Amino acid sequence: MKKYAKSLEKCILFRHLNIDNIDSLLRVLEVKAETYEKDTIIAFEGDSCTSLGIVASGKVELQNIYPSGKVATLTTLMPGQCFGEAILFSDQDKYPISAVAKTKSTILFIQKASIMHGLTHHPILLNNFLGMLSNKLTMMNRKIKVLSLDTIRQKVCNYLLKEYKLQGTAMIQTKMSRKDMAEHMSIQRPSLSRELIKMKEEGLIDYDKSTIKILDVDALEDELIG
Amino acid sequence: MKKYAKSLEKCILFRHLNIDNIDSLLRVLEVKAETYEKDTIIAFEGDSCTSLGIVASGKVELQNIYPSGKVATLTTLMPGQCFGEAILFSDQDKYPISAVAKTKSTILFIQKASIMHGLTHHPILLNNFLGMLSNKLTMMNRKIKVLSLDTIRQKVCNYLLKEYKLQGTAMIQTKMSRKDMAEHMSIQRPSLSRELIKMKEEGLIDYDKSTIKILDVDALEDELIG
DNA sequence: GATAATCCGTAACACTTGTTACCAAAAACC
DNA sequence: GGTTTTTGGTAACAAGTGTTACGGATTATC
Repeated sequence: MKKYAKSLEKCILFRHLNIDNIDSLLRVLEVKAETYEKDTIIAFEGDSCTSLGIVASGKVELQNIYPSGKVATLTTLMPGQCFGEAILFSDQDKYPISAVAKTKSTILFIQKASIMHGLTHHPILLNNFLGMLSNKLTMMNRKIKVLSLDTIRQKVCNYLLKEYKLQGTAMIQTKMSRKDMAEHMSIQRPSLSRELIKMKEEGLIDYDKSTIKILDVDALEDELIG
Repeated sequence: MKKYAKSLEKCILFRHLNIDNIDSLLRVLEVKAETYEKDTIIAFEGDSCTSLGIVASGKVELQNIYPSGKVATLTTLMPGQCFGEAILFSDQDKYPISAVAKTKSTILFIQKASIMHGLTHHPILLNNFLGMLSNKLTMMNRKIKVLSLDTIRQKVCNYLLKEYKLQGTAMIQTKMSRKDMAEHMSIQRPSLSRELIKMKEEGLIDYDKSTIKILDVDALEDELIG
């Protein structure tokens, strides 16, 4: 188990715990390690989910698999990240999506009962687990907010205002290329260019290369309301 | 406190508990009740969040409030529903959105420390709280999935396939009006009509009034992949 | 330093979807 | 039962955005 403990130091579930703590916890929690070869299915959509999965090594993708065989990937999980944490205590215990090993991967499974036991007996673990769920929720909240924006103008404004608050200045340094920026907003690169030009013409912003200057913060905020 | 206990019977956080249990729990948890008049702000975006809020009576809206004064509503909370549960244990303790009383409302606040205490001492409460977070997560997961669909065709297919699995038959009975259906998919009613007609012409579905028959399940699933 | 690859702005075009309007049908109301 | 309100289908139109293509600029590669 020691070898797994090492790889779990960065896992949010075990933060504020040292290796020895983690190691002894892993014993108590009756962790079961499973290894999956590349491109094998770890959990299939609809399977009942009775344990928390933690990626100990390898790379795991969460994806929608359609009967036709086609696939749509949602996220990639790296070592330390978990899956199934949302379903464990939900009313319905089925995986809403599938988990597939993209490289040879080792997954640690902790049974729901063990988790419950661990959470009630180790306050730190409980705190960490709650933090994990909370972070995922706020992350999804943000994602929903962004996805709810329906015009390109709104997406651009949202992005600029976010960076404005983050960087604390109206002179925004874009760390990404325009291509990545567009991808990040789920829009097309030419559409982004077009919108930036329009906004420049309207006097909302000014920009040159990787610097975008917000000229009218209030106006950008107004755009987000419609 | 008894009066509040009554209204919390339906709250997920207190399920599997009878009134007396809830009542004594409320005492232990040091619940603080606050009443808000219509259109007063309960929590403002950016405020630090140190307690869980439970709507005991009234109607509360979660909304984005912009400096200009304009507002965009996200959800409406009814008695028994909670807010702030996602932020309580998150890395950042600020409300991502604002909570406003739409009618005169009573909110029960439970301090983070009290919650922690309650969760570690009452397994049922812990289970309920985790269930609450999990349900919210799966709900948001679904929402993200739906929001990620970008064509009307995809939204309709997604809806039909969901009902197909739910009702277990290709002869789907729509419980909603077309108007509600459209609203549910965040699209316009005429757009929905148009798409249904197209799909009928293409031989994917057939429909009459409140019955929609899927003629080609595989084809619908293909549409969702693009 | 030359060549290849990538990135970016720009433009024209087509398609999707929201918008608005109108009328018939159905439902709700008195 | 008659009137009003809501719902549903349909059509025409406008706006927004994806798509594609192309050339110049920038960056990477050898």
